[in-house]
Amino acid sequence: MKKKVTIYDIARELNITVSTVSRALNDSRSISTETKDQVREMARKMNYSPNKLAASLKSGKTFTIGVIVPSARVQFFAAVIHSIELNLKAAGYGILLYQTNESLENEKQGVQTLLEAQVDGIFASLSLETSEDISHWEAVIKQGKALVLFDRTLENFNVPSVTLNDFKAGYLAAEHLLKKNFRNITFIAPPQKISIFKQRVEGYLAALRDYGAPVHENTVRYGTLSIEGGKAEIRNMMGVSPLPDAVIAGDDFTALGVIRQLKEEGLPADRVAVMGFANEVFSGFITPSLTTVEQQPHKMGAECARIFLSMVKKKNPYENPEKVVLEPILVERESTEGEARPPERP
Amino acid sequence: MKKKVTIYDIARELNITVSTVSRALNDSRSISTETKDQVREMARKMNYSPNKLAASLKSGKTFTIGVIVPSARVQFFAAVIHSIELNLKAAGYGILLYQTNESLENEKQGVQTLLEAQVDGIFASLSLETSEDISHWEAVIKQGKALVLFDRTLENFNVPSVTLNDFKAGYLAAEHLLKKNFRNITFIAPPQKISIFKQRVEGYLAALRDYGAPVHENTVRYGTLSIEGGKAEIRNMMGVSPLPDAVIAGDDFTALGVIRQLKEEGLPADRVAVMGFANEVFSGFITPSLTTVEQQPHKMGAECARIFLSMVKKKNPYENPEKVVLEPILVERESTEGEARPPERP
DNA sequence: TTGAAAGCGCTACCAC
DNA sequence: GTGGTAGCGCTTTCAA
Repeated sequence: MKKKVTIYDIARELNITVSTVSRALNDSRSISTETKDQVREMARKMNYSPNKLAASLKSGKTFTIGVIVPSARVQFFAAVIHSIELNLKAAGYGILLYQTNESLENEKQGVQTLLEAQVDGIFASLSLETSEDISHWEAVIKQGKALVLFDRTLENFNVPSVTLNDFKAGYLAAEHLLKKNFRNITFIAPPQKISIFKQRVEGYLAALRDYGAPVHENTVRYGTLSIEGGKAEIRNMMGVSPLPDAVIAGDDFTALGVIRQLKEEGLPADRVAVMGFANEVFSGFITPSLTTVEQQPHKMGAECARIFLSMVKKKNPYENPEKVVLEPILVERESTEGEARPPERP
Repeated sequence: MKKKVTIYDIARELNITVSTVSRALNDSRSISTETKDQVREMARKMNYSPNKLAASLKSGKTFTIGVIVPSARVQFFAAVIHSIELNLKAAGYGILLYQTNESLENEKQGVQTLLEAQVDGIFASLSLETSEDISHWEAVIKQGKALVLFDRTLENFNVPSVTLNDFKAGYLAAEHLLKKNFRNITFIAPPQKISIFKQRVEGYLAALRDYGAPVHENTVRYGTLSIEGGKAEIRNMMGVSPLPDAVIAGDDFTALGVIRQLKEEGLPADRVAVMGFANEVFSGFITPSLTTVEQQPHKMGAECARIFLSMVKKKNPYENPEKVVLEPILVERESTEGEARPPERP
């Protein structure tokens, strides 16, 4: 393990100064072509590798951005991360990853860690616990760092963001079922009041109203979003209330749980129409294949990158925060193909 | 956007020197408790946030490690990344992510970028293109950085690594089928000669030999690992050769493609037994559910972290490179439940 | 227990 | 077009 070679070594070897070497390496216009060539050649020969840390310390730019997500192994976030890395790499930026595991405490810790690492900006999707307490996010802005929120944001927090049109997503889902004459439609949402689900529920309720479908207190059920959570909801429903004609689950995993539990309860496959959100990889391959709403993670990552890149150019990046809203896309599959049952007459 | 507060500001405010502040903040034993308290209190009050860049430049340690993977949106890698981040965060390290998209060129670029960022170590899973040319990896070692390879490694490259027992994985898969009296078993592997598939194929062939099953030139077929690749292989087989009793696909996606194409060809679901590798999320939920081999991504990430942490303590980290080999786990499901057809008599 | 001062490797400003 | 040099914010000897 030999000592690292620096621009001083190159300068000494070539009998010029570090300023010249630095400028040559950065392709400054004020350096002659011959000097540049000499320096580059010597750098190659000496196996020089720049220390970006030193450059960053001096220049104040690290060319890394922090990405905060609840979990990198969730398909959707993995896809967004993939897209962010791809798009930002092209612009010379690196990605520092931080997972919150849905905890506000971790989220705060993440912001602090990334800030100390002097990242040029932070892209984040909020934890389920995040709501009132956003002091850590305000700190990011106060430090003059670029902040871009994606997918899970806060309603009254006026920062650049890329989200899905969640109201429309909920509306789209409900409307799809209503058009097929399903009337009793239950929505399974998580108890946490984060923006995206509030809006999906609202969109769903709006559709029910528009189509004159019944809304009662059990129309929206609050449960855990997971396979187990979906199963549990069906078990609960079997006990007390009459089964709905259709179920909209908060995500594809929950929808899968619903389908499986219905099967276990011995009900015919098309007794209850089921749909989810996210268009997970498995959703097209299960039986019945799952109708769902595509959330465009790839586009979301690309838009985050684009917004960030435009922010760094502005003098006042938060002046008119750009808020991109992506359109949800309905993906129709077998799980909602069944016939709606004729409405019950009293 | 106010000027950042540094230890100089704290020192001035408290009428002490930066050395004292630095030591107090780092909880040095040579500082009195009162001074520490004073400094910490003042730091809090002034909203001080340390600049890790400066500390790293001086100390030579960044407490970040680079993670290089083919793609972060592949389930398996996403799960490993998740695990690495979790385990390393606990030890105070951050994760710098780099995707190669299976390109050797990108992989080299990634190593260079991470090295320039002065990461303390690199965890990597090699691209499909990587084989002879490993100069970039040797550079990592020469720089005295910790290198840990996982999942996809090179046979004759003697560095710390965490892999699956791929020979056994292949053997396990074949044996599972052989025990059920399947005899004509085809293996679909990628054309690239990367270690993990070579060894899986060898394990598979060893099992065929051990059980006296036939091995001919079409026993191993080389194709693309993807849903489309799996479909294509089946189409090709339909044309020329008699269909095998069972197919072992290189991964779950390919296995899924095989299953779907068999269905499209109008064959009964249990005409050909199918299995894959990776235990993707969807594999348990498709019809028929897919028999596969679990690769333990979570454990793999944890082991990478553990090895790295032990390496940084050693004076000569590469002396006796630790090579962890994880055991593959057979996950039996419906896709291999069919009856083996009686052997054909000539 | 604290202070003074020398850098870590690079950039950028000011001279010439 | 090139040189000299002062830091960026922190750690870390060496002295006191």
